[in-house]
Amino acid sequence: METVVSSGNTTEALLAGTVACHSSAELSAKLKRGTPLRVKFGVDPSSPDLHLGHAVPLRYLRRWQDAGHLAVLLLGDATAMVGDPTGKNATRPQLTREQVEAHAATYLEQAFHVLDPERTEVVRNSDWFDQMNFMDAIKLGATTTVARMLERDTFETRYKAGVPISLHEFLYPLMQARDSVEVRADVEIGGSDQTFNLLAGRDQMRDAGMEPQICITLPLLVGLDGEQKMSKSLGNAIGLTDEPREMFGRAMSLPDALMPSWFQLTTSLSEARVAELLAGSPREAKGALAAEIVATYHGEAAAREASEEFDRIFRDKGLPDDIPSTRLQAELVEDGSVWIVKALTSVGLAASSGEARRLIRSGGVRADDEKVSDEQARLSAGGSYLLRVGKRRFHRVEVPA
RNA sequence: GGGGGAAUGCCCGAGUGGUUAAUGGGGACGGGCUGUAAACCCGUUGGCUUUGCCUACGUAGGUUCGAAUCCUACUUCCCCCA
Repeated sequence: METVVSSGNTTEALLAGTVACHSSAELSAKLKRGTPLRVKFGVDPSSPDLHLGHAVPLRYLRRWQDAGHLAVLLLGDATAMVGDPTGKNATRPQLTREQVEAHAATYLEQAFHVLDPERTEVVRNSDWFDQMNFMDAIKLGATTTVARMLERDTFETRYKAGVPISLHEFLYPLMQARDSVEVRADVEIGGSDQTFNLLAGRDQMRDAGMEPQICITLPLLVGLDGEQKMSKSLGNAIGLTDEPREMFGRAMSLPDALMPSWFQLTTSLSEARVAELLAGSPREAKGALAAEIVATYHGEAAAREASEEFDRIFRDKGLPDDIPSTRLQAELVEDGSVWIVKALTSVGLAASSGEARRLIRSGGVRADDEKVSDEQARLSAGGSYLLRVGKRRFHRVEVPA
């Protein structure tokens, strides 16, 4: 059997920066055997894109790969249809099989920006859950108790607040635990909020007569709001497929206080380099952070470009490279001109004409760099105008003659 | 199976017959300051052909000059008892 020979293959190296490990003694014992371990990480394809928060465990998984181990990337296409109740205060909407399939495909592509495909085994949990019948599900349910489930903070809070908890949500941790049995995991990693689910895996493996998996939890990446765990639904996330400029810009809006943890969790910069950056100008440090992030997913060149454009727009008050341009519909032209409110709504700079009026009233609209103060302003036919809403939304419109 | 409660704008949550597009908070957006950070200040936050009109307080009806507020049915959720 293949043996592992790597400088990073020590308990200390593999646990650096983690939150907890159950248990490190067992981990040391497993590592001593010298054979590659199966390290499981599961993602539910419940939304179309992965974000930087997902990338934290992926990066950590890469560390294991580099130390000579095998990543078992589990696509929870069956569990995605239940929805992980962790941290949720409401039942998730159930997804269709088609939605889940579509998401799964994009997930893999995104995950391999970080993972080494040579040392990754991809599995889907529908492979075994589709085979299970109702009686199997009942057996699974018999492995735990309601009291135990209600111990979980997320359920307890909801229950006490009178927020409904659907029965199937109790099944989620059991399914995730079952996955560990199916993939014969040696180690499972996850965010620190996953502790309950990970430990459930140990129980199920023990019940199945297997050596229980080691559970390692990682720090959660706090989102751009500076308060909550990064999550797409909270709007505080940076997607791995976001455009370089978008990614850079969003990263720059990160609260200063989060910089140390972001450097640690999202970049590979050395501790010394990070310390040096943090000691300097916060603006420069954040620029370096943003550039590192963009470079990881889009390459050095894109990072440089995004950084330059950012400076041009926000420091030098210039214009972005790509300004969307629209030729307005001829129907909007009346008496040789177009009402600016119509122009704003038709290109999406305002959601409604009421909003467009409000934006004008509050001084947030510019046409060719001139502040528009009259709600009744009109754009002449045959002209081309650069409309700007707020500081960062631009759109060029051409008014047909 | 029986009994009791609840449903309000993006979210939470006041409002129990009459200046009500509906107190307050959060979020979001715009402006100021700035480093597109934080903090702070100001403004906005249903739609439209905007001095006005229309649509809104779970759904459908009803009472009334007038309803988010009262009545009936329905839907959904919560709690208690069994």
